[in-house]
Amino acid sequence: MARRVKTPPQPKSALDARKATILEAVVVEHIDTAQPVGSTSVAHNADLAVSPATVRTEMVALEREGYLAQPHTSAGRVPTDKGYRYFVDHLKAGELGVPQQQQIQEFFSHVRGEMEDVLEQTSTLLSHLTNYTSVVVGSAHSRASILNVQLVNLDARHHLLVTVFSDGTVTKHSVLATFEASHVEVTEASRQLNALLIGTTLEAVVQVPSRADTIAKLVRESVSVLHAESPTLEGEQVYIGGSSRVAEVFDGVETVRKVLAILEQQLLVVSLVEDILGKGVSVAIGSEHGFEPLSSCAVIVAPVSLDGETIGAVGLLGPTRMKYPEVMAAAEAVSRHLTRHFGGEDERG
Amino acid sequence: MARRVKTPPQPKSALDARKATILEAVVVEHIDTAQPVGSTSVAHNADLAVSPATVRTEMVALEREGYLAQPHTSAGRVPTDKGYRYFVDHLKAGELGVPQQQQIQEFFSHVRGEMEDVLEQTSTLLSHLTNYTSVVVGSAHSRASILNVQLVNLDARHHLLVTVFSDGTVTKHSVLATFEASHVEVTEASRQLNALLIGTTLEAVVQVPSRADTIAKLVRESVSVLHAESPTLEGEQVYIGGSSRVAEVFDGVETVRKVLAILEQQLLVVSLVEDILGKGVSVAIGSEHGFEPLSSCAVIVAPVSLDGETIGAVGLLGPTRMKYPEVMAAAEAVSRHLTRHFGGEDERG
DNA sequence: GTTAGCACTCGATTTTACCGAGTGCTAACC
DNA sequence: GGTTAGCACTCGGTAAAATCGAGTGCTAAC
Repeated sequence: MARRVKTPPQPKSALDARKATILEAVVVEHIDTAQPVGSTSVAHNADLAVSPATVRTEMVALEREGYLAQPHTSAGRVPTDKGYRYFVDHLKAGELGVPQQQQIQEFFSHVRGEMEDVLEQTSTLLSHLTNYTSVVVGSAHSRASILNVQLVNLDARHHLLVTVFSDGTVTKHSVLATFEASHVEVTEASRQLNALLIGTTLEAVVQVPSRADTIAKLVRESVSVLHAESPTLEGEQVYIGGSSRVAEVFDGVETVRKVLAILEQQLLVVSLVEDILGKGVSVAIGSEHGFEPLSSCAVIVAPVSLDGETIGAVGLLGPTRMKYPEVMAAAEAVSRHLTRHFGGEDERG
Repeated sequence: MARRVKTPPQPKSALDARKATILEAVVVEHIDTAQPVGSTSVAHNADLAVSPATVRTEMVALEREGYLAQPHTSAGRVPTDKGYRYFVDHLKAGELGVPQQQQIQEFFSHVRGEMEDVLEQTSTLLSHLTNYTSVVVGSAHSRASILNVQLVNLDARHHLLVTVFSDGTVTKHSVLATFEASHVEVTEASRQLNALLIGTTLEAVVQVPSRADTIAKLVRESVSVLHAESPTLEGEQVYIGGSSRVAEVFDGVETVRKVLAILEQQLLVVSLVEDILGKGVSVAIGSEHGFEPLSSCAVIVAPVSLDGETIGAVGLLGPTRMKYPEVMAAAEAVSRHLTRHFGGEDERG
């Protein structure tokens, strides 16, 4: 008794081989069946040469250490977030099914077109591959330099500022002037804007002429509009694939609602993915990410990079009892293909 | 007995005043409570001076004529699609709550920016106003003429064709050439494209020079890329607001899943909305639209127009027992505001 | 340290009973 | 003839009771 009053400060995530095997068995079976796992089935399935009684003893230990939990007395065990974490951390690289591999191959040998379209289709691919909801994020282009600027007049006062960036993105902004401008003036302003902006980045927008003529005013107005975008996270694109999966994968209307509500808020999704990415991990389980409403979710992310810089990410969202090995493999494979795709194919050289 | 063997071919939707009142009472109460409605509550709520027994007699008639249905013997009545249809058709113009009116006012007096952004925000507004899932569709711009074309080279072989249309939309297309082109050549091609295309529409893209030099080839390539878009429905934009509402408004995981699955397919959503709009109606109830998976849904749409032409639509999707009066009023009000907004504000004059 | 044995727990499932809202019918009523 | 009170009947929903059994924790023997 006395020796149990204080939990001895044991080294974290140091489980002896047998405990690890048992934990893994519980996780695997629970992922498969969604049911609490009992000692008997663990003793049989895992190739431990021990009896259920022994397994039970170990299980109480695992429960005390926080890897397992009991829904109620006299039920089997269920992995905790910590349990899943251990499982994921000690996962030997998951292998992808052959049909999935083919699907990915097939997909990437056929996609063409704008980055936006590719990312969107990728999100569909991912959700088909895994049967979970996917999230694909394309990063903001604040680093990209400006290749071309065009000021087009819709009518005397309404103009459209179209900017082309070196990463192939295009933005447009309305420029509403308080004064009228002729076609010729707009064209000239456009020319000056190009001279002024080509080669610079959004972050370093230069100083503009302070003259008071129509053209200079147009130029100033345009630059300030461009400037206004910079601070926000605009340019981040988010593509959600298979949101209907949410309804099949989670149980409880309320959970479904909460998750959908989160997915609706693109800014939240972006910051979630970036948070996880920032921590350098590829999986966030349950409460590991700070998002309370997603506490019953696991999120798997993998970065997409170009020239060594992260330009986006792919992610998958499911219940904490998701099929980690396959899904992580899928995310990894797709992110790798995407990286290669953008690195060598039709968006820049 | 004998006289009931053949249902007498009575004129459609000709209900005497009392039947109409009863039907309306059933619909109203069922929308409110989601429960089958009994004869007693109808007799009391509706200001009929008749007894429940009489109401019952009328109800069997209404059931025989297809306006009501009984979930099972000895339960109250529930409206059928036909019942809702009658209700909606004979609805005196619904009135919008004051707070909602203010919200709409507030919204439209503050929105600024690109049409895309406005439409997206509108979808959020609509779903907040009504507590249902909203759909906002912006039409393709095949009619709009080209204001400006810009061919920008990303590198020797990859170019980006950016097109600005008179309705303020901007499209971009990758142009991947099989040959290399210098900066100067691209600029010249850009100039020629402008000369060629400004003022035309996508539908009527002109004939191009057949010379074999680099510039001509670039021009041809660009025009063909533009041409390729025309047939598809590209340019249609769809914004879905409040998809999480689906989980609260429908019961049954399977229904929720189906509805979400539909909403994922933007093309489907567009054609659904256009179908309904095409029929000239504003509400499609249950099986009235051809979409089997949405047979438990009602869709309310209202067109958004500019210069007398329909340029988009707003829609709301809920269960057949949705709050038609309020929601129809909301859709109508928002579509009216949107029409006004685009007609007079900052997108063209 | 391991294991067989065993009493015990407690959610899930089934059974039964019951309630009552609501119906359809009929006979009286205006 | 339409309307209504009266009444027997239906049947889903809810609650209470009974049962089942997977799984546990503990103990004593190995």
